[in-house]
Amino acid sequence: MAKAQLLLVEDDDNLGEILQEYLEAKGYPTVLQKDGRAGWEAYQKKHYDLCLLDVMLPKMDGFTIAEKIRQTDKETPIIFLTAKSLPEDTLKGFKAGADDYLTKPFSMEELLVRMKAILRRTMHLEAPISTYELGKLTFDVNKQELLWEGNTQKLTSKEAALLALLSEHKNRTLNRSYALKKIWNDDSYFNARSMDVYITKLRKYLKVDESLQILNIHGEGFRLVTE
Amino acid sequence: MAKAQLLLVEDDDNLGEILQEYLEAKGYPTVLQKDGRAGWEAYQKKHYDLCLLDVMLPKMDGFTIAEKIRQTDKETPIIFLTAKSLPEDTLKGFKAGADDYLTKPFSMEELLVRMKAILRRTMHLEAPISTYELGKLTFDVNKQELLWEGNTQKLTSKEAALLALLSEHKNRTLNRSYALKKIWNDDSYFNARSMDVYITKLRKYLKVDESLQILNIHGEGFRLVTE
DNA sequence: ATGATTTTTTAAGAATTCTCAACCTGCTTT
DNA sequence: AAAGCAGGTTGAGAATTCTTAAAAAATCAT
Repeated sequence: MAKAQLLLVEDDDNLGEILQEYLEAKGYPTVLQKDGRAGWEAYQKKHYDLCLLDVMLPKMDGFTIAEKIRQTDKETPIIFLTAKSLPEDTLKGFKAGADDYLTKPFSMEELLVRMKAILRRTMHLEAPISTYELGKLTFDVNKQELLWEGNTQKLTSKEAALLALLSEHKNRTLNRSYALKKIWNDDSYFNARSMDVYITKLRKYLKVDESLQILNIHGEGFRLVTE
Repeated sequence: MAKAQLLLVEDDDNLGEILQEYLEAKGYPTVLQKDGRAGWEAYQKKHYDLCLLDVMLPKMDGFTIAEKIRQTDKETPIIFLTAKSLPEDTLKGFKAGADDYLTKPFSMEELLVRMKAILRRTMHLEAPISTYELGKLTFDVNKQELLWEGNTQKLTSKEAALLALLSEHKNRTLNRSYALKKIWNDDSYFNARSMDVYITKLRKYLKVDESLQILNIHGEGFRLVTE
């Protein structure tokens, strides 16, 4: 299992670099940004499995970053790192969509332990779901196949990856940018066109079962609707 | 969405009951057990969405309960409540498979907020399937469709989002600013005009059933009135 | 009543999405 | 080496959805 990719936003050079080194040493590739705006831009560029945000940052504070992230992405876990320890702040942080909150000074080990607690669930380290039941179709993620009534339709890897994401978010909205970053590693215009093409292809496959449809949620993403 | 069922194991009568009351008041049905063994037995009897475990308990401590739970169940989130604040203990707790850790005394609100942070991920995964009965119309929020007498009218995402909000507040007033912030993320003049346009569109759809109307409450918002 | 404000409606403009088809690229077969 | 193939990307016009504009109607406050 590939280790989680981390985004660390911390303006204190010293702490930032020590943390980055430590986390990399523990096997987590870590991107370090030193102000809020840079952090937000980095988040938009590619997929991260966990964001570590300092609260007090130049240009844009950590709460604001978290709020912006949560507008489109309810998934990616966020941990705040902060010098403040006032309870109102803790609450504000959680309301902004944080998953945990560490007060400086904290031990590296404690950070790691908390990260693991969160990643355990989000990364699905346990048995990853390998088949989805979609109406009368069965989607075997590993074999990249759709099965129904004795028929088989092989999918290409991109088709399968996209359908897997859609299935994982079945009856909820799969955010466009999230999917692009996760499958294409990069949210860009052409990748978005490419994704549209794959949506069309998947819609054709799913026509076998009338009850299935992939809805577009304008400006947001797609939703695989089952009965 | 149905609220999470909680298991609370706490031997301090006073705290335990206050907590239970508070959590129930917040809409979480909570089972309270006063010693470790009783807690473990309660856990085995039925499904809980979240366990709150005191660490120091008669008969069986909280860590032990967590370990026993985790032997078969890696999913159900566990939060420890404890008077101890020693870091080794924190670590031991997390290693036993906890998802979070609160040190007494903690504010109720803080507990709630942390619970939500955890439940948001574990619970929201279920399909938020919902349909509303509006007169002779059925509104399928997920599929963004209006159904009546065998007919279907597909809605666009904005139409559906707005009608969903109206339906949720059926026969009550949907505050304009609230709706704007919820759907358009921002209460501004142009968004308000946009919303008006959608109200017009929805009124046209609802004409199918004479008994339905969207009233404007001047200066406040709109109200979807059914019989 | 009168003027100011808010709401309603239609229409045009902007942006996003859909779909088909052409085009790469790397691999396999002839 | 050439041809064929499969997976994936790019391009572009059509269709759909959303926003902006603007004029008319309704409501409110004085």
